[in-house]
Amino acid sequence: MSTIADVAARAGVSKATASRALSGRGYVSEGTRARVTDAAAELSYVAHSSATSLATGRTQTVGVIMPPVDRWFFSELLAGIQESLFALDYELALYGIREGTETRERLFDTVLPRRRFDGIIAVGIQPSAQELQWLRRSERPLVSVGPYSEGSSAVSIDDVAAARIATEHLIDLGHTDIAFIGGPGGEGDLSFGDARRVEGYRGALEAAGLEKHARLAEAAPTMPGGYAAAVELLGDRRGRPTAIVGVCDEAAIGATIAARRLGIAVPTELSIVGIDDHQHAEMFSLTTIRQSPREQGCEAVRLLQQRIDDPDSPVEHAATASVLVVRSSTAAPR
Amino acid sequence: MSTIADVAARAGVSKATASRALSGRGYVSEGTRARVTDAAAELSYVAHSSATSLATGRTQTVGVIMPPVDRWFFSELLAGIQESLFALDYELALYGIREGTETRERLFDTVLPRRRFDGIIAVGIQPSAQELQWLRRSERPLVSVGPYSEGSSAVSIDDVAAARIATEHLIDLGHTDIAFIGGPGGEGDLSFGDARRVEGYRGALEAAGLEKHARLAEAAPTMPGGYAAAVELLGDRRGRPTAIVGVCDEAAIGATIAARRLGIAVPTELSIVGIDDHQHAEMFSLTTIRQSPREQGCEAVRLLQQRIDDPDSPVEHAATASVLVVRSSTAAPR
DNA sequence: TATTCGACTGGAACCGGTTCCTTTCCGGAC
DNA sequence: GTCCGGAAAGGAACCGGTTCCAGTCGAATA
Repeated sequence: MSTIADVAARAGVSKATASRALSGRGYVSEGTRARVTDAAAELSYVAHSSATSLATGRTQTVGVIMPPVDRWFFSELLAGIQESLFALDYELALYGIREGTETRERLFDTVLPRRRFDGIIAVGIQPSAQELQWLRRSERPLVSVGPYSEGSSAVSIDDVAAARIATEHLIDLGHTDIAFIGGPGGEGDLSFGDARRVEGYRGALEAAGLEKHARLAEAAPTMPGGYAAAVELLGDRRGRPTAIVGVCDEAAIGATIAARRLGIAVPTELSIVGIDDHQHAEMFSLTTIRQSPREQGCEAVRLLQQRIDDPDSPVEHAATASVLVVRSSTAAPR
Repeated sequence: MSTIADVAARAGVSKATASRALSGRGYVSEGTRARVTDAAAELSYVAHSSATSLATGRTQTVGVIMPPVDRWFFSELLAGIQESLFALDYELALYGIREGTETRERLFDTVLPRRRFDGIIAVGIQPSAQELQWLRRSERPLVSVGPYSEGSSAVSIDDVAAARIATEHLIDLGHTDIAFIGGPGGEGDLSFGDARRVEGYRGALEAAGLEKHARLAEAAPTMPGGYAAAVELLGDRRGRPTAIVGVCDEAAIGATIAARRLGIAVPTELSIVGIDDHQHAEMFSLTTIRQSPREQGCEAVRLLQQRIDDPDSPVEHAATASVLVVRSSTAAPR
């Protein structure tokens, strides 16, 4: 593989001039520039990234710390981040975060300080004080997706509002006995937004004077989780709610499947609302609150790039809007 | 942030000695080593990765080229790759591959030659001749997951065998009218294994003298895809098959849901087999062929590391075994 | 005509590590 | 007492870029 010295030699100029010609910075005559770019093309020269990083202090890489991508939200988010970074010609270094503090500690203690990236996007992580300090020590901007942390930009949906809108939709239809599937007890750290969704659900009930009817069925935010919780919830024929709010579409879909198995007609006997607008929501005709994790990923990249280019730019919190998408899993109670 | 020169100064030795002491290569007295490591700890020194890469020619990074992770197989595979790389202290640079040749071309032409990584794992990609040449020019070992390509290691499941075993299971139960959901027409390039699964299905039928009964319902390898194909397939009450092989569990689950909606009892009226052992398979009591993408990811990393450490080590093709997992979606026909 | 200024270019330092080569020192073999 | 060899450590080159600084040259200005 050829170096910039080879290019310079072939073009009959110095390394310095070749570098200027290729980067476009500084004075280079038109003729020289052409000779250099020609030489580079002939040698199919590509700059060595480590050398460039060492010289400039910029790596053109963004580190992304993320839970396992086996949930729709995270895989979509990653897709958005990936697309935006590729468009900006940044590389993406992916770091998994799992339970098990020793790996998490090694990540923050050893891996992240290597200055491999110009900025970090942290997804669904509430860093501890210690971890936050490590992140700061690396002196790289941080954008978090999900939980806010002071001094860094963040993007998230308004979880409270999303759950409130979902619940209000059911109240507007005339429901009074509305259960919520997927409260706490789910996944600990990762379900950062789930608690706020419960809050939104409770808020809507209170506003309608229905707070006494609040019913929480704990469940993991997954299809099997929602299924199991719904089986439990709907098993008792008499105490059955007339409507369900799922903490996310996966849980709501699980509940839909459970209802079908139990012979409960949706929406005539039971209304179900989800939150997400998952790719499978349409197949189940699920009424839901749309959020676009893909766009959130793009937004996170935008905020990060802004802070990379100008570290003094103000910290921003972008909260994306929630839209109700009505399909046919909800109706007035009988 | 401190450099190795700072560490050396604090320990009262030269840069060279400090480097040797920290890396463990070359002669360093026990006392000196201790002084250096102490100094490094006090300054919380971490080597600058670009500098190390430039000096050694190794980046401690592996590039992973992968389709969108919104399918279970890919997200599990990525998790396996991630885990293994983290354990080996390698970084993971993720590159998405999407339809649209211009991004794909930029990836192969510009991004990959920057020598950012010591090796590449390519998932579900059949590189063109041109692309293969670019990859070779980078002189980095390549391991592919899925399709084989000459001169590089590969891991995959034996797709033909998996589909054959699934089909034979149904034949053994006494089924003769067995349809296959999810043939071609799915996703083009990405469904590299799907064609071989169709092959395995046909092979099993032929071996049993049932080749005339072969029936292919084209479908995307997704839950909605399987659902739609099954609705079509099962709509005609008389011509209905007694058993279905799904190209993957997602498709099989879609078919299961379709059957339930149509009031067709599984397994008494219809048997369904999938391939994957998806995380949701248990919830649907789906009989399936287990493959572990996570393990395939680990295996890919193992093969790659071997070739990074010794470029002359032989090329290997690892095909993982397929195991039939019988749940209760299959039974003898009535 | 002397001076100034801006365009253009090259030499050399620098980024932060690793490693080759050399020197010093010391103990054991002759 | 000399020679040899291995351990220990430092100086300097090197990886492949970028950028500062100094110098040349031609045109414009005083």
